[in-house]
Amino acid sequence: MTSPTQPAPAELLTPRELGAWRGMLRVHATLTKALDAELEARHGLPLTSYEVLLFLQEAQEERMRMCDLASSVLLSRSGLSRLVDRLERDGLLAREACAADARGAFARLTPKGREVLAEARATHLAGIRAMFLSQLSEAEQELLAGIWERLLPACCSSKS
Amino acid sequence: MTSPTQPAPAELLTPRELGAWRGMLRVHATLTKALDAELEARHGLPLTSYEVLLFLQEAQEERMRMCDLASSVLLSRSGLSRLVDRLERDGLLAREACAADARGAFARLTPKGREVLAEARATHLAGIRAMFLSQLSEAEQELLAGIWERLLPACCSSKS
DNA sequence: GGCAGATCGTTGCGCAGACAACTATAGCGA
DNA sequence: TCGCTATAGTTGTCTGCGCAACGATCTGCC
Repeated sequence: MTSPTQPAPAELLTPRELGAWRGMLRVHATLTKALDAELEARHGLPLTSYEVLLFLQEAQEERMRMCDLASSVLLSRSGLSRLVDRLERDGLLAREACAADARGAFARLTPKGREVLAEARATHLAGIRAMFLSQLSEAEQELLAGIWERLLPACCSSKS
Repeated sequence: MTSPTQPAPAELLTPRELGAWRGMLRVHATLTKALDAELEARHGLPLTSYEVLLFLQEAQEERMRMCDLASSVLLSRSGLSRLVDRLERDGLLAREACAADARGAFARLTPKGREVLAEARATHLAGIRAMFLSQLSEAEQELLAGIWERLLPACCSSKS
């Protein structure tokens, strides 16, 4: 565990490195799959839809520009466009014209959307606590949050 | 930071919890997207294909049962079946009958697959180091690995 | 031996998402 | 004012994946 910090022959990962990396992949995959299934089963709401509604609720006037929404939920504009189609069809949100920019459009939470979100949120939060947060001490949570914050710039700026 | 450990009104996440959770989502998404793009651009090899080849190389005789392979790379059997179709078409692996179980099939790495994997591996490892491992101290890596190991059972067993 | 149920791999089908192309509009410089 | 370029949102098209169904085979029990 205290072998000199050679980053290995660049050819291989040490078990420690491997654990840190692959572990995240596995945990993320398993966790999101479980949470998505739970949300879908109990509220008929896929995880991505849930996240859209959540961002809307947190936004001013419960509405956001399509564009911003897309980057918030990490979807392409086309992907978001169709997702919003579905949510609008289900009455969970509504499109609104944008006065300040005639090209643009808002997505705004409807009362029904707010309601569905509130129910789903309880389920989802409980899931996150049960499967994730409850396993971590406060210090660990703090540490994780710090790590993520440090990592984000690193992986975005990597032009290579 | 040292407020009593009330898990919040179960209604909301504290900023610390939120950072630990959403941070992982964002980092994972950004990172895998970047790594996948890099792999695809330089070697024409999507990330999932890379992982299949990697598991094969690490396996005995460089071959694995379809079934085990599927669960290793976290894909459904049908998904893996088609992925293997593509890789076989590209000559990176070959299907082999299984003597011990006539239902089964092996996927085995071909020389070309080994070769492509070796090149891709260098790229991929460099990427992981640049965007992930290099930002973490050894202690942090150790800690992360520990956390993931603790989390996995928790999220699999959550029957709810 | 022979049957019942489980398991392996493949296939038909449908869905969600990405990319590229398109339209409409904004913003800016000459 | 007139372009020229950038941006917002939508749509056509393609790809990758999951679910369910299927045939083939294995396993266990009678």
